[in-house]
This record gives sequence, C-alpha cells and structure tokens, in this order.
Amino acid sequence: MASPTVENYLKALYALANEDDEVNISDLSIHLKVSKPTVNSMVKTLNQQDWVNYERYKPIVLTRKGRKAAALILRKHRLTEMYLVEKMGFGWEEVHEIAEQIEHVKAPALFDRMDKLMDFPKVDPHGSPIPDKDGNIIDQNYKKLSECKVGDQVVLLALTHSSKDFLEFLDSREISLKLELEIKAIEPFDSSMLISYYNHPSETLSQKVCDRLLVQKS
Amino acid sequence: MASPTVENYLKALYALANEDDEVNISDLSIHLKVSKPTVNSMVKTLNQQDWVNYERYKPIVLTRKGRKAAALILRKHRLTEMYLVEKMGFGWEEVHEIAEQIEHVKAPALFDRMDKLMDFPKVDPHGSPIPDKDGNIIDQNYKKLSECKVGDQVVLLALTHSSKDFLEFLDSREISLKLELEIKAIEPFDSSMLISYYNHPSETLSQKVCDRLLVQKS
DNA sequence: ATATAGTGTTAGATTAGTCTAACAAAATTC
DNA sequence: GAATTTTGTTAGACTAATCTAACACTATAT
Ligand SMILES: [Mn+2]
Ligand SMILES: [Mn+2]
Ligand SMILES: [Mn+2]
Ligand SMILES: [Mn+2]
Repeated sequence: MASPTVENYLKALYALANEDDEVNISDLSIHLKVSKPTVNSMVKTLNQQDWVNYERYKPIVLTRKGRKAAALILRKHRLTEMYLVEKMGFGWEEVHEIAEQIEHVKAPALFDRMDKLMDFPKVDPHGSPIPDKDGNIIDQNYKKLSECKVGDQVVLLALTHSSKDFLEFLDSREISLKLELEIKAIEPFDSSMLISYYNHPSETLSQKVCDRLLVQKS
Repeated sequence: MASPTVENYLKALYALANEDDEVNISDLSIHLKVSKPTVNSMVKTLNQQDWVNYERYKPIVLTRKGRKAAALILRKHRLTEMYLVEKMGFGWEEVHEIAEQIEHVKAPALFDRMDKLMDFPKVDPHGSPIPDKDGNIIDQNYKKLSECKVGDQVVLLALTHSSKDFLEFLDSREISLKLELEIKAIEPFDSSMLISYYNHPSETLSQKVCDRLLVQKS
C-alpha cells in the first residue's frame, strides 16, 4: 500500500480538485509545504503507479484508483475526528492534527469499530461528509451564509474551512453546528451581517466569516 | 523527536534488556527483523544522539534518556492496547498490531485522554504494567504458574508472552486475567499441570503454557 | 592451541523523500 | 508582440533506512 507521504499527496490532490478546477504543481507545493521540484518528481512517481495521470506542463488529475484511495483516507481522517469529539471529549479545534496522523494507520478494523460505535455517522465534527467504504461521498449542497438575504432563518450545518483560528473564533461566539441563525441586517459597505441566535440577540459577522459558514433554510 | 524507526529500536532495546542481561547487535537484528549491518549502523547513530552507549564489539546499553524514551513509548503502546480493549471492545489478541502503529502518534493529549477515560489503569490487557508519565515502571513480582506446587490456589494476573497464537489458545480454554486457578496435579514426566478453574474442573496445561502464566497466591 | 561457529564491521549499493540552483516553458501584462 | 511574471523541469546533492558480499574479531569446542 501507499506510504503516508503518498497518502498525503493523494489527499491534497483530492482536496485541491474540489477547490480549483485544475490542480498544478505549484498548488501542491504550497499545500504540502514542499518544494516544486519535490512535487514534480513525486508526481512522476504517482503517475507511474497509476495514482494520477500526468504529462509535463499539464494539470495533475487523479485516476479512479487515486480518487478512491484519497476518499478512503479522508474517510479514516473524518471518522477519527468524529470519534475524538464524540467518544473522547475533544473540541472540534483539537482533532485535525491528531487525525492527520491516525489516518495513516493500517488497521481497517479500527475504523470499522469507530464507525460502529458512533452508529455510522454521516459527517465529521466540521460538517464535512464522511465517504462510505467504497469511497463514495454524498455532496451536500449547502449555501454559504454570505449568500443569504435579510430575514432568512437558517441552520448552520458545515464549514468550508476548519483552521484552528477560525474554530476558536466560532467557539468565542458560541457558534456551533446545528445552530439556528437569523439574518437581521446586511451592512452594504462591507457585506458584514448582523446575526441573531440562541442567547446572542445581535452579533456582527464579517463577510470572510459568513463565506465560511454553510447553512440550509430552516 | 525520534522517528518511528528509532522509537522501535529503543523499544526493542528496552524489551531485550529485560530478558537477557546483555543486548548485542544480533539480538536486535533478530528482534527487529533487519540485517546486522543495518543494526550496526543504526546503533552508531543512536550512540551519537545519546540514546545508547555503544563501543565496537561491546553490548548496547540504553542511556537514561533512551530508557525514559522507551518507557514512554511503551506507555503509549499499553495505554492504547487497554483503550482498544476496554473502550472499543477489541479482543486482547487483536490489539498489539494496532498499538504498534498508534504508539508512534505524536499527540500527548490523545494518550492523556485515554488514560483519564479509563481512570488511570495500571496494566495493559496482558497484565503488563503501564509506565507512568515520567517513564517509571512498577515491577510486579509475580510467580510463574510452572513454579507453583500441587494444591496452590492462585490468581492469573499477567502473561510473559502475548503472541496471537498463545492468546487464542487461552481464549479457547476460557482462560483470562483475574481467573482463579487451583493446581490439582503435576505430571512428573513432562511437568504438565492439571488445573481446575471456573467451569473447567480439569484442564491439562503443558509446561510451555504454565511458563507463560504469571500468578499470585490467592 | 587451533579450528570452527557465531558475532560484528566495512564497503558499496539502493530507495524514498527531500532540498537548492539554474534554466526553460507558459501565461500574463503592458 | 515583447517583456515580465509565474510555473515547471532538470541536474545534482543529501539524509534516513535499508540491503548483500566480504572480511574481521570473539568465543567456544575439540
Ligand atoms: Mn481535518
Ligand atoms: Mn496525514
Ligand atoms: Mn503489545
Ligand atoms: Mn511500533
């Protein structure tokens, strides 16, 4: 099977493909914090091992095999995060770094057991979907809070980014998943939103924050 | 910090030092399943990094730093094994391989949390002591069942070896830790023992088995 | 005390994963 | 379309961890 290094490349390719349409050497280099020559040589190897399709100067594309492998690593990552929060009492801002390591553990039984003990959760602690055992992932088509209108009543279901800083910011405002939000006003100047929710009759959230909150009409 | 490879060398050195009095290159080579030249060159590196003291043709000895590091890895290994059994429902024969990987995870909070959730267990699922956070380990001075006499009533508290085969053998006889055993007879010819315990009025255990069972008078 | 077996060392090679320096190609801007 | 910036590639080097082949040292046995 793939080394942890290869697994991290596959996961990065999978994540970047869902952001940009095309993934290039520079994208990977920045995302993985390794030099471009390093990526270049690794991508040649990944190509030879049929994880990706790659030709010089062209974008890098995961093969079916590569995409499935990436989704299964993501499955292990997200099951682990959910397990750490649900069963071990960690905060949602603490689990990513730990899951980044445990996702490389080769022990299917461990992840199956987590899955079962949590009764087969569909999302991780940040609302991201957990791929199934075949590597299939259900696309949640949520809307960004920033795209909503004044008067909308919505429920927060996921985040587009889950950096520690951002999660700690949300903690400080007592914002968590499943929270019901109402848009009281939108400031035309900077698109910041005046939001009301449980115990917080009036909080201002910048556009940058609202861009990262995924919601559904409630 | 140390790489997983270095950590495995330290753990092997620690384990071997508790079996033999002197640990040499061949011992490590066999235990870690790598060639002797590989061990030779790695031991030079370990010496330079002050994990061990080593001079050509002399036995390898862990430094204080090396011994503590090894004990802390063992702590992570054993906490993990206990967690997998106690909190996740794995059998004692399933957990070693998983713990062998998770022991290398760099996340003190994870192991602290396991420890707390289990209310600070003192031993792993095979009865081996869990080193404390300073790397100190309490020596249990148990006796081998094979050293007991006819008529002794004892309780099984630990195992000297925990191979999957052996654990499955014990499962097949419904032998588990904390079990009360009574020695009914000892066969002079092969030193096998006739043992009686809960629901098993009379089982014969070979000397090889009795050598691996650690007990205390009850 | 010598032969033999066991143990340890050296030399040299390999693979995975990384780097920097230099240059080349492609894309963007003017 | 030419200049500039961005992106990609090559070449060459390095470290960690491993190997085999050959030889050297030590310990054991006859
Ligand atoms: Mn994560
Ligand atoms: Mn990772
Ligand atoms: Mn173990
Ligand atoms: Mn290990």
